[in-house]
Amino acid sequence: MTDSLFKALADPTRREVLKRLQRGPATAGELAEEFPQAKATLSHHFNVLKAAGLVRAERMGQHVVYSLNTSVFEELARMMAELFKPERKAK
Amino acid sequence: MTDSLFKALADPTRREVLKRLQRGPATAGELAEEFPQAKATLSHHFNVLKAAGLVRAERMGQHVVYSLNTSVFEELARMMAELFKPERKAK
DNA sequence: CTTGTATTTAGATAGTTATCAAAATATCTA
DNA sequence: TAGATATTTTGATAACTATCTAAATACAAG
Repeated sequence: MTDSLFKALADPTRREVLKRLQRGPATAGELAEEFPQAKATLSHHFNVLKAAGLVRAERMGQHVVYSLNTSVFEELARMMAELFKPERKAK
Repeated sequence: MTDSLFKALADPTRREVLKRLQRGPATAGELAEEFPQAKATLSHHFNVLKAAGLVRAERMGQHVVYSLNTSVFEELARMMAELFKPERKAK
C-alpha cells in the first residue's frame, strides 16, 4: 500500500491529474482532453491512481467520473511523517 | 526537482535508507551492510537520493559519510501540501 | 610507490513502466 | 436491435530502473 502510493505519485502526469481533480470531479474523457497522451494512456494512469486509493471512479451512464479520494491524504500525511520525522531511536 | 524528489521516494530501499539515516549519519559501507543488495547497487541508490537533495555525502578519508539533508524536508512538505490542498497560488 | 580498504563507475541484463493503435466492452438513444 | 459515444483492455514497443559482477578510482599507511 505504501509502495503503490509512492509509485503513483512518482509520475508527473499522474500528479497533474491529481491537481486537476482538486478543482472538482471530471469524466475520463474530459480529463483526457486536457492531456496530450492518448485516452488509453490516461486510462492506465487512472487505474494506477485508483489502485493507490488516491482517486475514486463512479460510472454515470456512458461516463466514468473520477474524483479525489481525500480520505487517503491523511494516511499519506501519516506516512510522510513517519518517513521524515520520527526520532524515536536515540541519535 | 519535484520529479527527482518523488522518483527518489518511489523505491522502498531508498525509503529504508532514509529511515536508517534518521538515526544518524553512516558511511556507505555501514549502510551497505544493513541491506541485502550489493554495494554497487546501494551506491546507485545513494546517488539518486543525493541528486534529489534528500541526503548529503561528505568524504572522510577513505569513507564517505551520508546524512539526511533535513532542509529539503520542508520543501517536500510544501510540495505535498500544494499537491493535496485546495487550489491556491504558490506561497 | 605498493598494498589494502572503501567507494564508485562501467557494462550487462531482467523486470517494469509509459506509451500508442486497435480491438473490446459498456451505455445511451432511436 | 442497431448505431453512436465513452471508456477500458489488449498487444506491442521503447525507455527506464534495479540489480549484479568486474573494473576503476580514492585514500591511508607502510
